Amino acid sequence: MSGKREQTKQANKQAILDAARDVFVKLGYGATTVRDIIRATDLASGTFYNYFKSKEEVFQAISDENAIRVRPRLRAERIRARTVEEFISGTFRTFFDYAADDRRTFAVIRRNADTMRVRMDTPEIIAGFDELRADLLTAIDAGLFPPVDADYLMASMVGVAFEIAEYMLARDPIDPSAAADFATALFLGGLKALPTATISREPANA
Amino acid sequence: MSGKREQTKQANKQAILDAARDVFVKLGYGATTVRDIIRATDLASGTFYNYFKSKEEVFQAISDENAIRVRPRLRAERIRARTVEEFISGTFRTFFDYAADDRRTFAVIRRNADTMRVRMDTPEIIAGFDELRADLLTAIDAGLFPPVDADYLMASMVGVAFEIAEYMLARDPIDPSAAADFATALFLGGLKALPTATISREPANA
DNA sequence: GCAGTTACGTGACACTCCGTCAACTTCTTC
DNA sequence: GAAGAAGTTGACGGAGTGTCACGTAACTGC
Repeated sequence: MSGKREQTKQANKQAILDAARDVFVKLGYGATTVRDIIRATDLASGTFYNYFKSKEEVFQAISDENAIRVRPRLRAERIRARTVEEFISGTFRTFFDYAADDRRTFAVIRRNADTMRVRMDTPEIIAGFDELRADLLTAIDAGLFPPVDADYLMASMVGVAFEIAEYMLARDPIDPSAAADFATALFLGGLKALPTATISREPANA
Repeated sequence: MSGKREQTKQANKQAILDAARDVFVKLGYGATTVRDIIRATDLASGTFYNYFKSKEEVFQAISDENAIRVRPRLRAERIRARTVEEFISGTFRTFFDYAADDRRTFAVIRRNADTMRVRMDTPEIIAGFDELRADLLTAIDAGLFPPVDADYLMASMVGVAFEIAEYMLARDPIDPSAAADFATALFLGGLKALPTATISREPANA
């Protein structure tokens, strides 16, 4: 079931994604055009549109690839967790390790014009947020966490993770452990002080 | 010193900014073109370029307007603070109140294509981060805060503020106080647990 | 107030990018 | 190996970009 047709299709798609990654890093997301991307392959302009609708969709595909790579790891950490400490430190440690590891792609997500930082959350990434939220609710039900506002707690963890990652990557040497320790301590200490609330089970839509 | 020349110049610039705000909200940042913006005014296309280099620069101007409006308030809160609690709760309360108040413009900053969230940090906004960092260092020197990693603490506060704001604005009713209470409790509790560190005085560049 | 000067608004222009599509090439199927 | 399906190609109409020579209206000094 993998004839030559299927093979070139895979190859072309990958070629576009690879080229796009390079070009995004080189020119920044805003400045790159669909033409820039295909010019970096040996394909014709029309071919691009057999695979993606726009440069935005390529960007999404790249981001989502990453999200799909980390999400299961994060999930596994949280499911394995038997204590609050494990839940939180496992999550942050995994995230920061990944960011340090794959910081080239992480840079693709972030980098733009010199004076502006951009962060985009693609559907897969947002799904990751919902997953964290769901796991927090489960942990609350299990009595692992106090009954705090799960949306806000999820939002806080997400915000801290992405923002600290940024500064972590700017340091030399890059130290994911230190970053994870910081974030973990913040939330472990904070959790004890957080107001408890009635819990909503509806999905969070921001 | 305010002849007719100067007046129309002010008026034109404001007309472009106002139109841009509307169009960004209506079409999303990515989809709007410079032409869309000037079409929403009664100016000619060439005139746009007498005032701004590109739609990106207009966007920056809009974001910066906001930053310039909140920054002094945040600063005042932090300088007035005599306790950690005042420092932190004052900062968050002011920020969330502003976000709730001016959520139309806040939406301009955030909204993009349906499935993607975007956050851009313009120079003025980033300057606001540096200001927070500086105030944290001052507070540490004054013995108000324990000697924690100021970059990471700043990053955490920024991340939590923006991320919670997003979810706060999605709720009905919008309750900035509750959001501020949550964030404040998180950091007050967290601060006690945070690892203490030697402090770097170099500016943070992420 | 009037000529000279400067500032700025205007829209046409040359250029680039976009997304599409008819023609062509290559693989697959029978 | 012929017929059909699948996929690639680049040229094309449409739209956006930034610029510039021109015209007009506001300032300046007399």
